[in-house]
Amino acid sequence: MRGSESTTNTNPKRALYDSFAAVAQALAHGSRLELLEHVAQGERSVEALAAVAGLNFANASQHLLLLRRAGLVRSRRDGKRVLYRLSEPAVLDLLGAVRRIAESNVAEARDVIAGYFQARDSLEPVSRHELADRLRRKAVTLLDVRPSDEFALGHVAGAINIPLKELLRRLDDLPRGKEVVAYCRGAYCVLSFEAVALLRRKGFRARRFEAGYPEWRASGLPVRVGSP
Amino acid sequence: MRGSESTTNTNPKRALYDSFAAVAQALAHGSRLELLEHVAQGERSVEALAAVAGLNFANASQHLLLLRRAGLVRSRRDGKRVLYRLSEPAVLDLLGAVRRIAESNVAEARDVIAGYFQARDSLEPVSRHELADRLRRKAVTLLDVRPSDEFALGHVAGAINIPLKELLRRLDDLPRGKEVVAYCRGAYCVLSFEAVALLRRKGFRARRFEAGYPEWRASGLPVRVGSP
DNA sequence: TCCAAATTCAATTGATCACTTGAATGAAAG
DNA sequence: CTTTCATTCAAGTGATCAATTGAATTTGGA
Repeated sequence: MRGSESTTNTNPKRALYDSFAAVAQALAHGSRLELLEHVAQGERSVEALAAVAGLNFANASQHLLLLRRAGLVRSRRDGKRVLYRLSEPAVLDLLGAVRRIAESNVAEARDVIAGYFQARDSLEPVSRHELADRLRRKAVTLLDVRPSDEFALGHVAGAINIPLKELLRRLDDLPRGKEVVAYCRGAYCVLSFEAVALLRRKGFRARRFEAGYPEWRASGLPVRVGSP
Repeated sequence: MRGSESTTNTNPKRALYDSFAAVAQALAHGSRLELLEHVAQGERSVEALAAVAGLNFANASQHLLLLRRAGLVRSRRDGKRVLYRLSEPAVLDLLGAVRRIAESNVAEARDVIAGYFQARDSLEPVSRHELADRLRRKAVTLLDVRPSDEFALGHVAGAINIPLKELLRRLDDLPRGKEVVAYCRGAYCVLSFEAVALLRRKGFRARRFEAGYPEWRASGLPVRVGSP
């Protein structure tokens, strides 16, 4: 009788635990975690989120409603559309905490990281602090490899946008001298891993940023909105 | 087909999300969160954990196995018994992140906090930093109101142990001059709330510590093991 | 007012989870 | 070596969740 006690139980400790469990339950599905990562990039409609997460429309709507009931996202109506956004930046801390536990303790996660991600980038990623410092000194080319619409929703101040799909034919847009730091949606967003692997094959010095645009923004570091 | 894609899907992003979701799934039950809080006090047997969490034996064992598979706890055999402990202190960060999201975004959690916990202690709790500082200056009486066996498993250095059940008849053990800071298992452990309410009724100046023994220990602050 | 688009709701089916019971391990003690 | 005790495993039932489908709702425009 899962959770059925919670509504009738007057034990405050148990009631509180059940409400914490409801938050965890909302995170307990891969599709919702993927939707959350996309919601974290900026406010977008159900239709847009369904498309980027590879879900059908009604299914995405259901998942988003669950996330909203758990307090992880909020929505507002804008004309015909309903736009979803993160309820607060602390949601990124929660996602990061889940990620760190899985990285160090879940065999499946370690296998995927070793088998896919480390194969593309075995170097230490660039930390928030180091990136901010090198950006100030203009000692790095910062490359945002997300699609242009996501870049326009918000990006790290000083970044140039070359979506991964265009990277191979736009290599001339990158200065050859400086090291390139690539970032995208988060710590394990595949775009930046693929970008770094491609750039290295083409003779660039390239590394990844340890996190993504949402974490940068949540740290209070400078961002820009709009196309370049 | 919940999660069934994960095993056959070669998409690394989805596989990673599914493994993160498995961690969240392990947190998605009030009983497991309660077990985790008790495991965080120190290493204990399945039987002992079942008793303190108010679960029957087999049920507690099942929940603990789930927590272990998700990498949140580890177990070791000690003679006839199997002892469970947290896999790493970062699990406390994860629990804290869940708690903070629920506190600020889940209506049910806010209701319980306002209706039960704030009724017993409307004052700001004492922060880690402030408590460490005042302990060094001996400017506070630190009171551990957990049962004696938990105190013996580990406690904040300098604390005296009066279990909540004995507090009313052992008030004379507390010096009258200094402010009393009470703590127990964590941020919303009912013991310290009840203790503070009782002490105030009896004329003491009393506040709660913002967290509990596990968080204090995880912060690297001084602890002691054994009975006083 | 009526229609079209975006989203949510309602209902269905199959899968997974929670709790219980009884049997099966695995280590320790006689 | 058998017994005992702590724990885990296996299986069954009822509840909850995931994905899909079609209907209902809300808003903006014709």
